[in-house]
This record gives sequence, structure tokens and C-alpha cells, in this order.
Amino acid sequence: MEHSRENLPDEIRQQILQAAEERFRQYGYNKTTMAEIAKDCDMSAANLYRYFENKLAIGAALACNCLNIDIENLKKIVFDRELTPADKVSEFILATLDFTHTQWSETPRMNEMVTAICHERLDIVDQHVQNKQALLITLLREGNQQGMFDVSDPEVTAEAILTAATLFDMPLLMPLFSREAFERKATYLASLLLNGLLKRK
Amino acid sequence: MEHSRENLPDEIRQQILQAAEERFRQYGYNKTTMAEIAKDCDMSAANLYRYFENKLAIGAALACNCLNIDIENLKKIVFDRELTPADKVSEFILATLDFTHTQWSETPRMNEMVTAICHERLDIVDQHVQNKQALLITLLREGNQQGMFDVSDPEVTAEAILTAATLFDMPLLMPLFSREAFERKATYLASLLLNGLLKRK
DNA sequence: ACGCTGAATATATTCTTGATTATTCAGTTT
DNA sequence: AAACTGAATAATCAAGAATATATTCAGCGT
Repeated sequence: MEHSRENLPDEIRQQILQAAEERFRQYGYNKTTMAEIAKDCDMSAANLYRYFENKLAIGAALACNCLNIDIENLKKIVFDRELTPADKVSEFILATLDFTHTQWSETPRMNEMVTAICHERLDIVDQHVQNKQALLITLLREGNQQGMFDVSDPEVTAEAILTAATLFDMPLLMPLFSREAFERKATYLASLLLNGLLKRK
Repeated sequence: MEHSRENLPDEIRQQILQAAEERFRQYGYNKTTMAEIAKDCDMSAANLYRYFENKLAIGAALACNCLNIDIENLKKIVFDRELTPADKVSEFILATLDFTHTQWSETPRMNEMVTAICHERLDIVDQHVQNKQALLITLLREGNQQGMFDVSDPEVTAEAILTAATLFDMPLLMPLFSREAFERKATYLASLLLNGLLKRK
């Protein structure tokens, strides 16, 4: 327990992450070796283990970064000054689709990595879902305050919205339809979520 | 083209299907051989090919049967005399979940087979989705007629409901949550779909 | 001719074994 | 002592042989 990883210089940790990301992007997670990452950083493979518990931990850190980009995008929507809460719900769902689909189609190796990592590290997926849900709750509360929404339990409803958007959240499902079909579905889903099925009195 | 499979006795075809189903159920699709199925029917393996194009076709027929059970269940809900249209939507979603989860947890080998088959035979999945959508359209129209729903385009809305229920439709996703969690989510989703987010005037 | 089979072939699966690679640790360098 | 490395170990992967299985087809019995 003598040399905990915490008090090692963060610059080197970042250098490692950067080198690893480059490799993972280009060749994929499985095909890049610890030795290669180490050489890119002018150090021995053994030294990597002073900064990260193992290869998976490097992947996990990068996966978190990647998922946080999604969260940042969604934040921009939720805290936008121009959009109405209703528009924000639509944009939220479309942005989710856009992130998943782009990730899947344009950086397949990176996506392969994120998927593989999330398979082992359920906690990362959990955290990501929690982050999204927190944003949705904020959005629903805002809608309530503006008198546009009538949501009695924002937490439960946020969970339901995430449930409804499952199709747009999993890279695994992206081969099922064309991008256009997905966008159509996302638009219709958003509209249904906003209006509901019951007749307005 | 001399002896098309169509005009061969259907009894034998059914016998083959029954034998195959028994084997698939017990040992799984991959681990049962054509020779075993043939022996169960007191015929040679070669003879199976007079009734089915190949092993996949046997699996496909059984998978269709299996999915049709789901459809029959849903039909009972849609054409029920007691339930209101709103209740039917809830029941529809819960029944979808129940079918998927039961299939996954209680007959894992059968489920493995259906999943494998559907991977090769996209048309079977397509047909199943179309069947479900047709039922939903009927249900939405009934709701409109009774003045309970206000759905302008039942076809589009049916598609949106299926989209929203994706989480409950894929055996692949069943490991994600406990049965209870799924039921909670299904209930909340149904309620959201019925009511929508917007405030009622 | 019709309905079927056994043997032949093509395809897929499993097993073995030799590398690669992740991970650890004693020891070197500063 | 602190920061690191090279070599040792353990776990994983990959190529190819061996096996098992799906599929075909020439021919047998009726």
C-alpha cells in the first residue's frame, strides 16, 4: 500500500491516456498492447501499472471521457435559454440518437472499446444513466415551473423517458435500422411522449 | 424442381417439427444434430431434406410458432370485452415484457434458438413486428372510436409505442434488470404513454 | 415413378499447441 | 528512498490438425 496511485503526477497519467486513446482509436482496444502504449510514452510496460491498475482501467477512464461528451451535449440542451421545455425533450432524444449512431458509425473501434468496457464495468453505465436521468429531472421540473408540463413525479417520469428511448441508447441496436428510420422513430416517439394517447378534455 | 416440398404429407412435417422441438428444448439448437432428429422420426437424415430446406428452416418454423404464441396472447388483450383501450395499452406492454422475460428465464435453450434464428432470418422478426403493430393499430382505432384516445395517425403512433417498448422486447436486454425492476419500468412507461407530459388545459 | 437410404462431400466445430500479451516482482538506477 | 526496468509468470489468443456435422446425390426397393 506504500505508493498509492493517487499521489503520482497527473501529467503522466494524462500522457498515458492520450497515447492509449490514439492507439485504441486507430487499432482498437484488443489489438493494442500495453507494450505499445508504453513505448509511445517512452517508458516500460511495467511502469504503466504504477498509474493504472490494469489495461481495463485505462479503457474505463477513456470510456468515461467519451460518455461525458454525451452528457455535456445534453447539458447544453437542458440549459439552453431559447428552447421551450417541450422542445428540449425532443432535442434530448434526438441528441441521444445522434451520439449513439455517430459513435457507432464513425468511430467503430472506439465504440467497440466503450462497449467492451461497459460490459465489464457496469458501474460506468450506471453512472451514465444516472447522469442522464438527473438532467431529465431538471428538465421536467423546469417544465412544471413554467406551467408547460404537468409531471407529478419527475424522477419516475425521467426513468420512463429513458426506458422509452432505449432503442436510441444502445450501439448494439444501431444495425437494426437506417439512420433515417431512426430519426423518424425518434421524432414520433418524442411527439408521443409529449402528447400522450388520451383525449384532451 | 420435380418434387417440390409443398405436396409432401404435412403429418410427417409436423412429426419432424415435434421431434426437433423436443431436442432443441432439451439440448439447444446447436447441440442437436440432424441425425438425432431423424432417428427420433425413424428416418434417415437425408430424408429430412425432403421436408425442410435445411436445419435453419426447421428452427425458423419453430421460432415462428414460438413468436405466434406471443401474438395470440396479445390478441386476447386487444379483443378483450372487459378492458378499456387504455387498460389494453398497459396490458399490451406488460404482456410483451412477460413473454420476453419468461422466454428468457424459463426456457433459455429455446430462447437461444429463437435469438440465433432471428439473427439469420430478419424476415421473421420483421413479420413479428408487423403483427404487433397491426394489433396496436386496431387498438388505437378502437380507442379513437370510443372517444378515449385522440390519435391522429394510428400507424405512426403504433410504431412509436413499439419503439418505446423496445426494452421489453429483446431477450438480449433481460440481464440488465431484475424482473421487478422491469415491471416497474413497464408500468411507468405505460402511464407516461397514456398521459403524455404536457399539461391538460 | 416415388419414397427413401447410405455413402460421399462440404462445412463447421473442437482440440491442441505454440505464440502473444498482461501482469508481477526482484532488482537497478537516480 | 523513489522511480523505474528487465525478466519471470500467468493468462489469453491464434493457426492448424482432427473431428463431427450438415448437406448432397447416386442408387435401391417398392
